[in-house]
Amino acid sequence: MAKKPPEGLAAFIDIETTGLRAGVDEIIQLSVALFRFKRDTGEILEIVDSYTGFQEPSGDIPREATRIHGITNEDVAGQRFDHARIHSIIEPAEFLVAHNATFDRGFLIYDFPWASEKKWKCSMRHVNWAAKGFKTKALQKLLEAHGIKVDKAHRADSDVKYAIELLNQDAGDGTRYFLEIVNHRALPRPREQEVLFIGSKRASAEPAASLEPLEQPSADRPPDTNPLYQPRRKWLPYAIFGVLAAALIACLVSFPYTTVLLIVFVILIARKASKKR
DNA sequence: CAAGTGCTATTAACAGAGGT
DNA sequence: ACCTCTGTTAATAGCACTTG
Repeated sequence: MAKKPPEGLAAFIDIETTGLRAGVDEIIQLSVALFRFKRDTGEILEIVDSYTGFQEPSGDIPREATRIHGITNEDVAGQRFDHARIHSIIEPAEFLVAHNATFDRGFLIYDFPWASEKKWKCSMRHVNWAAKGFKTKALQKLLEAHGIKVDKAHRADSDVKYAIELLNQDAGDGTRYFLEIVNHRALPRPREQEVLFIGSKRASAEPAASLEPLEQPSADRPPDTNPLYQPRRKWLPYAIFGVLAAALIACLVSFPYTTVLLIVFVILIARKASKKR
């Protein structure tokens, strides 16, 4: 296998949204920074390019969300993301990093095809903060613990800038925190059915970009990280199912018409309930 | 050889934390 | 508010070993 060059490119990304539900709530601010790093120490050498933009959502920004990030309807009025510009920054990156990356990726998948195609790493999970003596993994708390002064907390541009500064701190052994992220396996790809399901919740959502096949299971990877892993079956669910099946058969034999009517009734109720959601 | 015991690995269920 | 992941704890399975 060809050896990787001593320096690499990665992008840190952060978004602010109207809520927590990907596919339902919308992104209103996006900030991304492409940076160069040293592969042996994780040192971040320079920001190569960056972008920050707002986008007006289809409805009003909930007060709860504004309370968190301070972004108002006036801030985003008439604004749209520059997709071409964002793509030009993301494109050269080997992988994307975000704090709680599954959250950001979950939103981005709907509006940006590259989000499901790129490798994602997480600055919250892919650095063992607990082992380094940090009780909490919250970005603002980590910044505070490292003496990094933040002017605008919970704003995408500010979070990106200071998160990069945090990851570039000495981990105590001559390397930077970012090295742990570089060496960590990327997040598993989102399951196709998962993406389609979430997408169905937002009528305006574009279909998600084409996904590569899911990773194949491998014996040398831990089961909890294997996307196709199936937990071992237990006898109890089978026993319960067996008892219920036996009861159903007994009812069908003893009171066939009543039982069939009951089953039809249950199916109709279940269909009605599922349509309401 | 069968049954009992103890250790280890795996699994399920739950609580808590993190993102806006 | 919602979703996902992680850590903890308890339950379970599988294996090796001991005992009668």
